[in-house]
Amino acid sequence: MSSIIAVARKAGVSPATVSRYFNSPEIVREETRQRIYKAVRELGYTPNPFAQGLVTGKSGVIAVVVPDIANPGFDITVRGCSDELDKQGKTLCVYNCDQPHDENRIRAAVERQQADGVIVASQEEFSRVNAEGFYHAAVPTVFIDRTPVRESTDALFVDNRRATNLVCEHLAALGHKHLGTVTGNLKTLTGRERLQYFLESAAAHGMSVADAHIFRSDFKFLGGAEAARQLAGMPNPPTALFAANDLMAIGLMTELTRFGWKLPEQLSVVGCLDIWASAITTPALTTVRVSSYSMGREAARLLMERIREPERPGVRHIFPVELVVRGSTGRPAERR
Amino acid sequence: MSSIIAVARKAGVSPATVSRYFNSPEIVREETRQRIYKAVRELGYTPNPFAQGLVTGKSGVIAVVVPDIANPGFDITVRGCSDELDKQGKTLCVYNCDQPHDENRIRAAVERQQADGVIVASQEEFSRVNAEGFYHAAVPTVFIDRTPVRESTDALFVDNRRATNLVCEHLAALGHKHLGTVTGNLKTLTGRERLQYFLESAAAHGMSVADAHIFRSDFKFLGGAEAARQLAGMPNPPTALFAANDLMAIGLMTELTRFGWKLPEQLSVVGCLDIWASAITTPALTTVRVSSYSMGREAARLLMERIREPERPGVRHIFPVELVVRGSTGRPAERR
DNA sequence: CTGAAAGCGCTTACAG
DNA sequence: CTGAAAGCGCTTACAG
Repeated sequence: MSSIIAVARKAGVSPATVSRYFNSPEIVREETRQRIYKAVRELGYTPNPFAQGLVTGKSGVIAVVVPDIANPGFDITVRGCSDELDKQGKTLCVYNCDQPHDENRIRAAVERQQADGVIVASQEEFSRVNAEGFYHAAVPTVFIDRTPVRESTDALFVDNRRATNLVCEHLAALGHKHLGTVTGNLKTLTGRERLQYFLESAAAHGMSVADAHIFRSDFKFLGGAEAARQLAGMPNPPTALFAANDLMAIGLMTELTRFGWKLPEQLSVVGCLDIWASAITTPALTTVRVSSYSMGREAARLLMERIREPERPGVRHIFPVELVVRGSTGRPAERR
Repeated sequence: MSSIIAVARKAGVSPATVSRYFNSPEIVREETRQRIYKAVRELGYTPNPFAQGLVTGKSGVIAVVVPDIANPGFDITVRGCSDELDKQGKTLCVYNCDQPHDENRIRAAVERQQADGVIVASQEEFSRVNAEGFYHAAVPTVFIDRTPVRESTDALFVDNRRATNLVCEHLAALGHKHLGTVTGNLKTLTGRERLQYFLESAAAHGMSVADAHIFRSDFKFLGGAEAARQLAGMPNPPTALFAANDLMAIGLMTELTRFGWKLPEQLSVVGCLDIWASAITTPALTTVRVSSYSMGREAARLLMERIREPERPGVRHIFPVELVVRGSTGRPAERR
């Protein structure tokens, strides 16, 4: 590992000039540039990031906090962040935040590592209390489908209102009257919005949702399966059900099928996200497509922008969604 | 951000002692420790990682290189790495390496970021040429199911020999005689081993694999679907097929079903990995379970060990596999 | 058990 | 357009 001094010596210039060669090449004379270029090549010199960080305060790394990188949906979002960050020459660090005390650990880690910014798509309590109270104060932050407190925080949202509207419109058109829902983790904005807006949309379309048919869950496969078990024991189940994400919808369908239910004859199921597996279930899952990848990319882009321009006003983007009709929804069976 | 000097002043000691307080507390007197502790608390002091890195040369970050973090299987492995690294207070940076020139970009990035070590599960050409030629020389490296060149490199392997044996044993027991296979990317060790060992195992169990029934693919869903299309046009298809991973097996089954094939009556399908989606296909996929999560964890553990003890001999672990029989395999139909 | 001093490898005003 | 100098915030022999 040769230092900037070695390069300077070899090129016959001062270390300051070599530094300028890297950071603002345009201000060094062409001929000098050539000499430095050669010296750099011959020595295989790379600037030491620690030394750079020490004086500039920039690390070139961006932290991404998600509940679980292995959760279908987040994997795609993280890939989106990664691709954009790569393009900009930044490094991505991933933090999984799905255990009770993760938030403090992660907060400390991000602080310790001196990330230049952070993209937060984790549980709500974390996002609010810590992410804004701490992160935003310390480093630029972008939220993905989480509620920002401050005006100045950038945030990306899924159009959950439209999502539930599309779902209810579709179900109403099929002739459903009585719906149910499997909720996500209600500590997240995503979970809360999809429940609330679903209830509103259902009502707006003249359909009812009995309290007993609201299954509080957690966005996970097993949560969907659990809801199925409860549903299976009910005397008067709804004819259609909206799950706040595909994983739960699939868990639900799988378990119901195990109980011998015929889908969609006995129950229409709609999910949300459109993960790859939703296309291959039997029946294939009707769902609302969310641009997970684009949101990850955009989050990274916005973050880099804010780092460059810390004082610009907070931006809010609402990402469009689209209904994908497949085999898991159909007309309700005649009530006996 | 207060510095170590501020803490030293407040505690009435020298900066050196504060440094010792953090790095080898046992050598500072109890009473001094108390004073420093208080000063640290009151100032909310955290050591500056850049300064630390500059003198120690350690960054506390570990790079993980995978083809695609959003690829089912790798997501779990990365989560395993992440959990272990978290436990050890290290930070994980993810690099996706599935584009032609990614390797150089990543190599440069890892170098630039001064990772303390790297876990490599990427394409073979990268692993060999770069990962060992470069990484291992520069930083401690652990391979996951990739061929190491040097004796001293640590590497984790899937027991692909046993995997294919379990598959062939199962198919032979069902009465199959003519098999086919959808291969993974043959530039990877995983791809090559699963093909070669499968051919050997099939022969050992008295089954044949016609050349025309070896579909060269790429570990992706669409690759499996493409193989299905070819298969569908064949006058004399095999009665059972082994796909080098579940994603291809699922792509294959999905497409075949679209062509109206009855599975497993017309074709038995076996995959490899046991991703979550394999349990919910119709029919559910018979597959070989691989401990993706454990391998990630173990890779991280080994890496940290090697960082502590750079000279210890290279270790090789072969991870066990297990056959999971589900509905996608059955007895072959009678040939007409 | 503790301190003074040197040094890690850069960047950045300040001069010229 | 370039250089000399100070400084970023730590750690680590070396003394004591």
